[in-house]
Amino acid sequence: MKYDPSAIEKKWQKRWLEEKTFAASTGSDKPKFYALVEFPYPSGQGLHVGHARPYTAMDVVARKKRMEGKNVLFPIGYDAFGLPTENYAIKNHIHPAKVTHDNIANFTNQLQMLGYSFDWDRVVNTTDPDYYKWTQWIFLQLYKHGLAYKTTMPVNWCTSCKCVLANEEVVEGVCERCGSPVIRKEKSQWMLKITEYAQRLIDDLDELDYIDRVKIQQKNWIGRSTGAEVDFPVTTGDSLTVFTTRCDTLFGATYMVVSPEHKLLEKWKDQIANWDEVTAYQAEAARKSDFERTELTADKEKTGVELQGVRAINPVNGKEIPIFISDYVLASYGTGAIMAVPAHDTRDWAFAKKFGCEIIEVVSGGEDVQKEAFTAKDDTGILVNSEFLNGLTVKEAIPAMTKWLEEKGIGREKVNYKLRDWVFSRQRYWGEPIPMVYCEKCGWQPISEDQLPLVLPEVESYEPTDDGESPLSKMTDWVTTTCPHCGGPARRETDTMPQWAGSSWYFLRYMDPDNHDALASKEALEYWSPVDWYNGGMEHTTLHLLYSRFWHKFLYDIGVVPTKEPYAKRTSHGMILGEGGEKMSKSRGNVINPNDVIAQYGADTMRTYIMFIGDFEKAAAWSDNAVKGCRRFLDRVWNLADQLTDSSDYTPANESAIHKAIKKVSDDIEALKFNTAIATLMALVNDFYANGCSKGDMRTLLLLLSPFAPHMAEELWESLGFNSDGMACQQAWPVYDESKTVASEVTLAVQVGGKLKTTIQVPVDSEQEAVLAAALADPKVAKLADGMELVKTILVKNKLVNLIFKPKA
RNA sequence: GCCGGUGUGAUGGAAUUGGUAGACGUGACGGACUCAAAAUCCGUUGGGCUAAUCCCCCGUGUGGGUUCGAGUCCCACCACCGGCACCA
Repeated sequence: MKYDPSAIEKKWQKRWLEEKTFAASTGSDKPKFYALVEFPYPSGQGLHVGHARPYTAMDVVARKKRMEGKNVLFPIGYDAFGLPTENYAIKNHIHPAKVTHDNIANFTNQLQMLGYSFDWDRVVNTTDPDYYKWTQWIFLQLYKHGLAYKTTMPVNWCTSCKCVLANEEVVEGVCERCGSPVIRKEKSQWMLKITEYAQRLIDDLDELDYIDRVKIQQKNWIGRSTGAEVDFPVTTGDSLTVFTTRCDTLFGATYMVVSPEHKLLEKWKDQIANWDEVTAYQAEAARKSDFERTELTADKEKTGVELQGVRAINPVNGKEIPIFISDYVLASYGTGAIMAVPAHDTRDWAFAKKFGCEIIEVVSGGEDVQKEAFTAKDDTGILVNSEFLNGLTVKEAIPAMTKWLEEKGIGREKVNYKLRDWVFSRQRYWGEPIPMVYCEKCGWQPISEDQLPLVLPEVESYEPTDDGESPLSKMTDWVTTTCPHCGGPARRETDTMPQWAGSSWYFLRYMDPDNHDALASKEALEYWSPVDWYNGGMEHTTLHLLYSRFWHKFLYDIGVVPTKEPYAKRTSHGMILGEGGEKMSKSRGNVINPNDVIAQYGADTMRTYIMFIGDFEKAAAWSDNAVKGCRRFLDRVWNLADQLTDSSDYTPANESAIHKAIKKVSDDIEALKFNTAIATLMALVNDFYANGCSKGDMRTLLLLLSPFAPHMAEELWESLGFNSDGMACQQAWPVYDESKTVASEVTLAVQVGGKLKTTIQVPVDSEQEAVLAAALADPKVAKLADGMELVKTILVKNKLVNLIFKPKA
């Protein structure tokens, strides 16, 4: 019979669904294993091949773990709030809930067509009020613990989405989602104090099994740096505090710079002689978009204005120095002010040259500081012109100066982070309403927990407004409410939460998706936590992954979840590119639709190919021809079933290869080396064709193949009558016998002087003497040995022997 | 600029982590089957030299080095990819 995937795939998908073959049971005695993939955003385009790669990979892992006797939780859901749906709804005048519902139906169908072993009874949907009730509940807990606050500050504003963005959502000055310019806008926003967790988010990475590039990227994003704060007296009578990592250079601080937004400026207003100039500069800085501010940062022309009539005093030498405002100093980092040491900082140097500030060398070891700043922080620099620090290296001078500052009470050690608090409001409709109410008398008040969920109301229009308010703000009867505290008139918050809210805790809901009394039961949380293996995209490293670690730590602190960290292991897959290596996009016309591949070759071919395509962690280009190769491989497996010998034992000629393949496939799946696991299976099938194949050979092959091509494996399993105790996916994973993987004889490479000359056959574990004799017996080696003296023999057991000769004296 | 990664046949990629470079797949070439094509099956396929699938030489971005032995380790460079970017 010819292999016809369209018939058999539906048959097995139906059966798995009906029998709930992959349902996880909370509390089972079997060891648990929680495998997680990032749930999709159900876009109108449907599932694309970029989803298939991580989903197939974790499906392979989940299927193998079940066969190894684990109670596996492998869930799926939908991260359905968000802008594309809202924009589609606006354009087509359909309610976003309806759009979401239809897209989810389409996604579900597509996911089932690929044969994924998800537990379909645990599907979550972030837009379901029963789900976002708990998203809102977590927000209220954050608020009650002082980690959510509303403040007015300059925020990133996407000009196209008409919505604020978190720092993490701004990439190179443009909107991460739509690519439009991001400007700075003063707005009152809900913020989450992720900075309070900065240190723990760094420290706890050490205990986690995350791939290194994820850890490094998160650490860099959090950006811890240790330095000191130093107070500079100012002629106005108050003092200006700066943060520096180079307090050793304090004697070289010849001027100061504050950011245009610095709050002391307003206070000094009356003493600043050129106030007009200052306000003009402030206005100009505020107008600049993030893109303009970040563009060409390295050699950007420095701008600024000197404050006339206000000067600072360098506390180490009493010298009076000027103060400038300049946008090269950021308001949001450190204290928003710096001491400038032009001799040893390239930015200060560039500014000093332009504005004619004094450049004083305080660390020797570089070139002429009038020509170039000397910034080395290692032992190459020796302090000069610095009184009590003279002669010390930079490394020695920093702690010495810190100690001195602390003793004098004018400075202190200080740690700073680049990480900013999380801007949590969005001026859009399709998101979770923020469950807060504003009362003129009582201020911001949380709504009572028994009022949750605060359901998103129906509105006439979902259009974002040009005044920067959420569409909800136009819903007068919804907005108007009473204060939960005093009962007086009050207004609801009309901003909604960002898309990252629902995805920050969804993995907890899978553990107990229908719970009405808690986000999940204690019992379920205890049983399933933490996620054992989470695979997802690198693009989420400093967004979703960081956010969810933060929420989880908070939930741990308030006793809701039992573990400090949500995910024990994190891996990441590379992108799937179009044929030729270009990014897949509609405009290039190189988008591969999984449905087409399934229709033409079958889901098993799609799965096998997407795993075989290349190194899982690297980007890989689609190739139609290579898909055919995988189909050919499956055809060969299928056809093998017609020519089996009857023995239930392994064919002797195949035995060693089978045991090696079991080991290789098992190890490779754990190590994300799916491509070589399939290569091993292909080679094994080639062996079976060469040596003949018994029923026993086939049985093991089908088990090893079943995670990759589960439909075919089940069909052959059944037709060959192996199914007396269940489906292939319910069998025990094959075990290999180490002793069977070694043959009695091995091929040994023979090198002379490190160069391969020939190979010889020797018994396994042969010792040097025997190997040497065999090697010298080889005519080729004998010829090379003629007239030579053997000076050294290196034997790598069962691998190679290297003979070093020198001419006989 | 800083941090991280990668560089291997025509091509996607292997290589037990210092031990026979090119597994497996694609493509190409030759053959079988066929009236023919497709499909399938068998063989060949890094380069040079050659009548030869004997020898020999070269070969993992470039140049050095360590080692009996280097794709793998060290130093310097080149190219590309990703992240961060005036973070004091």
